[in-house]
Amino acid sequence: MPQVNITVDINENIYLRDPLETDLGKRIIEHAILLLDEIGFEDLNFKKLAHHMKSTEASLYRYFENKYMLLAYLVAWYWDIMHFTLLMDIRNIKEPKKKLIRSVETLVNSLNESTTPSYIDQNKLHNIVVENAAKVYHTKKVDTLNKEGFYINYKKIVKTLSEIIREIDCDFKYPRALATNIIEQSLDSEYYLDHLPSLTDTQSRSTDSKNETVKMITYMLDRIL
Amino acid sequence: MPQVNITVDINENIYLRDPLETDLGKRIIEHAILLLDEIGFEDLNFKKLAHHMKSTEASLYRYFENKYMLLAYLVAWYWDIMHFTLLMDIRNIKEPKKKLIRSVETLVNSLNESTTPSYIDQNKLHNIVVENAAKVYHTKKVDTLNKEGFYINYKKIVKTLSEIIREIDCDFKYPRALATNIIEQSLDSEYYLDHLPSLTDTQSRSTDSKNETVKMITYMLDRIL
DNA sequence: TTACAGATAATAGTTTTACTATTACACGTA
DNA sequence: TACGTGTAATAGTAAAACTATTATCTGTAA
Repeated sequence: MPQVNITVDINENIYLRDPLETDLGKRIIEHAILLLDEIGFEDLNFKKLAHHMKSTEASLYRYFENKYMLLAYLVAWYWDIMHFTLLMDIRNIKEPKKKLIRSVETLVNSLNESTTPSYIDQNKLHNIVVENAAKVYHTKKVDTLNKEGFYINYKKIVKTLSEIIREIDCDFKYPRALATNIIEQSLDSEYYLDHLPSLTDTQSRSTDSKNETVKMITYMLDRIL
Repeated sequence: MPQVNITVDINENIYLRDPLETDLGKRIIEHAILLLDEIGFEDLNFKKLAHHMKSTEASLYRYFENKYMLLAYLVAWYWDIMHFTLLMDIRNIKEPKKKLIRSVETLVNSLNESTTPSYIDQNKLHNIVVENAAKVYHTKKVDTLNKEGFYINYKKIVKTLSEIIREIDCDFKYPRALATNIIEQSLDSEYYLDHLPSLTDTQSRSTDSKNETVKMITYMLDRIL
């Protein structure tokens, strides 16, 4: 099977050198996902990552300014692929309401294998985004980073979702806020269920929790729209 | 006017030494709020904070294990006082729906002067919580911290809000998730408006944005409940 | 009033993490 | 095979995180 280079559209301000252009770069992404999932962002540093992938600290600094930029890259990547997946999943659906429900399902069920290259563990990437996305958006540097286009991928998927909402109800006053809220809930509800269950209502982890989350969000949406 | 010692109910696992029991401790809280608001959590360290309050690094380490614990303390403090304020604000309201609307107003409008001691800048504390609360809840150590009771204050206010929701509709299936969602929106919507306006719908910062946020949340709640 | 105990804070470090200047290597081209 | 270009590794420095020890302060009892 031929190696297909996937195209991801990520702002070049995020990295120093494009990691997808070299083997070392791809290995950085691969191992960053493995190690971040394992030890978390706070405990990650470039020394550990270098050791994990049998490279050196200095090499990592050639690709990313620091670990925040590396995280920003992974999150941007996630939203880029999620946006693509979502567009694929709804492309043949005509009815706006069905489009929205399908979008929620896609968001909650995360990425599927076919859209990510083989060196990416998409479930781990999903967990990393759930655990750390807020750290990319909540920083004193938010305005600078925003100007440099760091958040474009997230904004795009919010825009797509808000347009579906407007298709359902063109007079609805808060399409963007609702879209943002849906996306955040799709990330958070599973995390809360696993770690802070008293912040949610779904009882046990044993039943299909992803499906429960979809039901909850669509229930709320049914009433709002 | 006599100095009234406010009572805050914060889990003693968060700190090494109770900062409210000494003058130095209170000064740590005071200056932590000032400096965190100014430079943000990522750029904060105990050396800078010590210099800011004309103390030493070592003294800070006697009160808090590290800057994460200091942040956790401030966030717990915020929710403790917010919970108290909320209970005060709704104590004479009989009708459940009015109770909920008033709760949203309280959450969005943040704390009022009378509930915080003089050395606390409550607006800055509010900004700190908006900017950094997610960092306290999203960490690999979440399960350990949860077991030690770090999140009790947040859980309490979610519980109170969810009970109000059940008063309105005792059959509603997702009172806790909705309560959590309301609280998160009350924090986020202003932040997005200021920094990532394309994630919201309220247009300009010039009009009363807090009021706009209340209107949006109550509009959604009206449809859901 | 002073000698001592107990509590608190400051000094002066060490260890770990973050970051960078420089050197070494690999590969394609003349 | 000599040389330019791109890439990675070595070997550091700078800064942040953390701690062992000493100093000071306060209250109490001889």
